[in-house]
Amino acid sequence: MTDADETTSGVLGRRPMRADARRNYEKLLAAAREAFAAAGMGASLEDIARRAEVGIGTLYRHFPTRQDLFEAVYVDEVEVLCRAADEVAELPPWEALAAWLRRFVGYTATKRAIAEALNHRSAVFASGWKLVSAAGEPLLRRAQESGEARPDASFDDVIRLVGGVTMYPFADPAQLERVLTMALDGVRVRPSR
Amino acid sequence: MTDADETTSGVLGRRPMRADARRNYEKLLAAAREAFAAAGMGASLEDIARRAEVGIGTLYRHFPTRQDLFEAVYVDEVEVLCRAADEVAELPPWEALAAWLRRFVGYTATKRAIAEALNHRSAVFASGWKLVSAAGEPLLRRAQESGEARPDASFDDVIRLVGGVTMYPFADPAQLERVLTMALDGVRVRPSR
DNA sequence: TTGCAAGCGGAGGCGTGCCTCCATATAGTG
DNA sequence: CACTATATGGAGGCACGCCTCCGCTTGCAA
Repeated sequence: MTDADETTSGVLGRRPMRADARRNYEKLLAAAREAFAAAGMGASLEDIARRAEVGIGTLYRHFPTRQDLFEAVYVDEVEVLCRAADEVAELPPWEALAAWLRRFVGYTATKRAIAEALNHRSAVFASGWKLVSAAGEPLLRRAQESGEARPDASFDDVIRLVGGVTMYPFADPAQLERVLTMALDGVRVRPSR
Repeated sequence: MTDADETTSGVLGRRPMRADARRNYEKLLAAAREAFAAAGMGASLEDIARRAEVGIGTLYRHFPTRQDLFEAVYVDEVEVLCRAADEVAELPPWEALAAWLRRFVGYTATKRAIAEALNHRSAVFASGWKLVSAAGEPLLRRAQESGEARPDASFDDVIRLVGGVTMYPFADPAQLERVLTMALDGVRVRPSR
């Protein structure tokens, strides 16, 4: 709300959080990650508080709205996803894209956020998407320039294809692998004929 | 549940529904179809009754449980889907499969049912899936035998790929088309190399 | 050790959805 | 037209999730 946001660590020299507060903050984040992954954006906040073993009041102290909590989980994932883009940078073009997309499927909140961003306008969702795009789009472009990814696919298309597929719960990991392979093949250019 | 099911029309000679009852039954079904498509299996029943312009009591008279209502919508879709399989039967193998899958993406309840069937065991879901499989699998097999669909894909794999992609809301129909094309290309065999 | 700002937790008020029950209304029959 | 089996609808009890508020606890600086 105000510009005096104290949720960041002491890095900025602002008054740092008390030790117990920071501990609870982390516990809430972890519980929220699980709950959102399992039940979507509508997960019960009281349930999250219970899982984190803190009172409901503490949850609200740290995250005044559901959106705040979800966004906190989301920005965490965005950061990891951006770092992952660097890590695959040295692979050959297609392998780099494929490896990154395979990571992407694990980040549930990110996928949900993309789905919900259409309805719930949110500055955080928008800037998160900008960051993910900035990280992933060059990988796609590189694969397109090397002639391996189909040139008519936008980054957004690819994310929807790969992300959508993996929204279903998969009981059998082998099946997930098969389906994911098909999806990636859909992104690849069809060699000659 | 019991064998004395009165929800069917008078075809079987059983005591037919009163005219007003049948009218309300249809209105509820239509409202439920919309609501489930928009909000998923968890749509509010009171909201469905409101949309159908009937009292909540009437909803419960016709559909004692949420599951009953959802299943009614679902079996409707399953029937249409099965008929659709016949309609495409004369097309060449690949075109038949593709055409049928393109229809499939419109049947929201069916897709949701597949997703939820893993959790909510239900005889109706199971038998519905059997029917859809019986209708769609031959199309896949035919496309595989003609060498156009990849031989290692199961029917279940294909449904998850195509169905999953289209679980996202798409604002732009052209994008849906692009992504769907990619998904279908993932199902096709990669020609030579 | 002490003082107190920072933090905690959960009771409680509110809203909403679920489902039951039954007084009332009406379609269809003779 | 009159009668009754069939159907209607919504009030009300219950459960649960949201969020606020405030008396109690605790980390930590001096």
